[in-house]
Amino acid sequence: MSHPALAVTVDLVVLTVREGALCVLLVERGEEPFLGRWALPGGFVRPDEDLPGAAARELAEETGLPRGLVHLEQVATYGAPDRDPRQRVVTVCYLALAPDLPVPRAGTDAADARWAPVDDLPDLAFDHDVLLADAVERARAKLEYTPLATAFCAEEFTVAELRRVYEAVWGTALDPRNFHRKVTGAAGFLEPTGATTTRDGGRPATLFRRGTATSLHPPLLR
Amino acid sequence: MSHPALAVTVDLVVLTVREGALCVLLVERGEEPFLGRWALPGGFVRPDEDLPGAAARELAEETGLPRGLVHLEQVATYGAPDRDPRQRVVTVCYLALAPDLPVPRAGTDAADARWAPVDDLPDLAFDHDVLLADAVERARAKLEYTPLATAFCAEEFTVAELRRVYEAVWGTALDPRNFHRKVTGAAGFLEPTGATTTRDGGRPATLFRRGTATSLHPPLLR
DNA sequence: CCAAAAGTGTTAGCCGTACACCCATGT
DNA sequence: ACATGGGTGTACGGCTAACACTTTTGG
Repeated sequence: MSHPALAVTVDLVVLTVREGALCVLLVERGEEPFLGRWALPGGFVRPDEDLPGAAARELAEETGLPRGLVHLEQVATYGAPDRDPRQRVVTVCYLALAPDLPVPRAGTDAADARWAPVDDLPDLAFDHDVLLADAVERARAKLEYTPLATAFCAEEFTVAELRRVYEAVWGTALDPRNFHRKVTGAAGFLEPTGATTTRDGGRPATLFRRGTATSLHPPLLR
Repeated sequence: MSHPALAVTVDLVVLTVREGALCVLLVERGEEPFLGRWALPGGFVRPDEDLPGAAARELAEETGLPRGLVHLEQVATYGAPDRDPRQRVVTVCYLALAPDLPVPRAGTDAADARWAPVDDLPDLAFDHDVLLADAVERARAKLEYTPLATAFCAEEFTVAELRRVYEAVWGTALDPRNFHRKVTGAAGFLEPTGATTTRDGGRPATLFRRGTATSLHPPLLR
């Protein structure tokens, strides 16, 4: 049985919320093609690893983060014959959601790395603008009916911090009072730690951990 | 730059509604491994075609259907190192929704082909049970908030025929009167042709074509 | 005391569900 | 006439958006 062999890569859309804005991790390419252009981090899938494993490895290499702390999910696969000028490359794109991280260091084959607000992006290499748009839309949709927003927060967080995540990702203002009622009322979304904090000013806010629910009933609507 | 080369295939989950049941197109394998077992149709991506093109080609080969009539969308990609015992294969899975079709002919490398109800499946080759489950869940979810159910219908259809699609895919009974109000009230979902039919018996039913909307407001809920 | 943010109560309107009812056809 | 399914009207209950109001801190 004969067949064509193709290069398979994993690219990452790593999102975080910084200073009220949804940001994506970009690396500056250190080699041709697109030398000097910003791109999504990624790399080839190795013969002995599966796809989620390759994504987790790339993520660890780029962010230095332990694997367990970041939500990672497959978004889509892109394989147009001309999307890489050198050779046929099929890319599986993964979405990662991370809490606010220090500015990343440059990886091995990247000249530089930075967080870029998704509303103010440079020109990206390859078809990475499409990968990014698809992944961001996935993230926006998932906040509605899953507890995924907690992946942007530290381990313990307040309802207001969670609300600012939603506002940053969706780009809309939410009523703090109704938001509070909704998220605390959704079974399994949030679990109070018992502690409080005044780091947001005003009356002390209860601290929460993410709960065990995997979907939200009822969903939050944009 | 060196990299490992992998085989990339496209597999298809072709769904239709037959006699009130959601059915999937299966082919009987004509070669090892899994000789004689039922599997999803699929094949290798050729060097000159993109992923949707490969999926459309496979679909045409298996069903003989013109490409325009069938909804086709990517679901997910599977690449565990041991999912094919012969070699490393990465498979991009596509979901196709088709109106009721004649029983398919066997393809070139398939011994046989048939429609199998998704609730009464044989053991499948490879990890195709997972691919199928993921694709069916995608289809079920998409009926809620997109007009995709029309892809299971002929070009002209009645509200009752559309309702039977929803009931078959979701496996639930729906109130015919509220369903009628909802779908006819959703802007852009349905477009009356002006004609009527009595093929369902009783009072003549208005015939509709699919409208131009790509999402449903408000969504239909399971 | 005042500002600020957390959290609760209340109300009006919307929407979904259930179901009574009428309509237009074939037999 | 009657059975069959198409299609409309309506009332009740739950949910949501809007916002007044109380609580608890820091300065």
